[in-house]
Amino acid sequence: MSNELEPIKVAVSPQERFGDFLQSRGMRQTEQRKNLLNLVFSEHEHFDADQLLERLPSKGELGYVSRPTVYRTLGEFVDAGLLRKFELDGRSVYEHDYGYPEHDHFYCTKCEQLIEFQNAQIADLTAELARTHNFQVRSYRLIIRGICEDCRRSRRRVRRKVDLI
Amino acid sequence: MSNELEPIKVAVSPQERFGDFLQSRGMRQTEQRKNLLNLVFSEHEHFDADQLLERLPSKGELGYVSRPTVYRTLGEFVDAGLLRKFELDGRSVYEHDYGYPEHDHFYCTKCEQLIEFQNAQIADLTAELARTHNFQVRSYRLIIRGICEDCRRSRRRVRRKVDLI
DNA sequence: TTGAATGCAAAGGATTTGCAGAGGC
DNA sequence: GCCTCTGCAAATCCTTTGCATTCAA
Repeated sequence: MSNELEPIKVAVSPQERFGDFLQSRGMRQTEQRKNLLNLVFSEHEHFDADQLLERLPSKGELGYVSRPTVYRTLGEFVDAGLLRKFELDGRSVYEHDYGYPEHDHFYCTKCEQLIEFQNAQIADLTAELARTHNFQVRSYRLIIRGICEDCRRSRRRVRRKVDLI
Repeated sequence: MSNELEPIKVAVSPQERFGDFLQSRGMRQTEQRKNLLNLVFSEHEHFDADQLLERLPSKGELGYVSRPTVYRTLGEFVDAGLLRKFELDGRSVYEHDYGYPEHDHFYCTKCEQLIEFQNAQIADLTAELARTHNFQVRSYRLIIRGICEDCRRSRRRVRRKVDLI
């Protein structure tokens, strides 16, 4: 996918930040955690637990991480503020949070792609609404569902062909 | 919950509308469908399949509807445009769509209540964003997570008590 | 009468958990 | 060495499905 936004410049790497997180909680720096963190931050992409597992070495191979550990560790990344989690069509989807600007998504129900966009008004509006309703915001999530530009185009092409018969 | 918005006046009842839907698809008007529709529209509330099942008579009793039928029928209500479905904490939540105005939600992660609010700017902004990105919108969903007014208050009270010790 | 709908039991998919052994610190 | 972490297997939760029976039209 080529809809990456401009990353935020951060002084501390995700690795370092996660190290601090582990230390502060008396947790250990294991091979599995290192492997997963590197993999997750090697590429900017939305993914679910299965997709991450597919990118990992298979059982028996060097660098393998089991499914339960993947789930456990993703939760830790969220707690550490590195990833953000949300739900889409019944499964959990993760995305970069640390070092990445606030943004929202279009979700194309045809190609099932998430398309990121930035718009300051949404955050402003959310903050204003929260103030009005005395609600203390932790986070918000706007997802716009429909058909993306590419899919609209290809659908139109198909129709034309049919029309010509 | 007492955060109901003003219903939209509709000429046709949900029952009638669903009847038309069934007819147009060659589907049948069964006791189960009638029971569920009446139950669902007897009260304005967000609910999941389990909560609906709890409000139904138990097995053996008059008016009982089995779990698979509840799931199947909720899907039909969504297809008929009577309900809207979304995901929250990994389960499917339903709300009135027919006869109810467009709105968004605060979700209090403490009391797990959904609080509705109306704001025209969100729809406008969504439409504008879609236009800019050549995206064809089918629906959108904004959920603002955090702590609601009541929970903030009670939390404060608890703190005060503790402070007095 | 006849095809659609239901209930049952069972399957399915995603995620979590208990626990014994492995391994950071 | 102690205590956390991992992988395994199994459990759990929510939802869907196959199929024989029931029932609306």
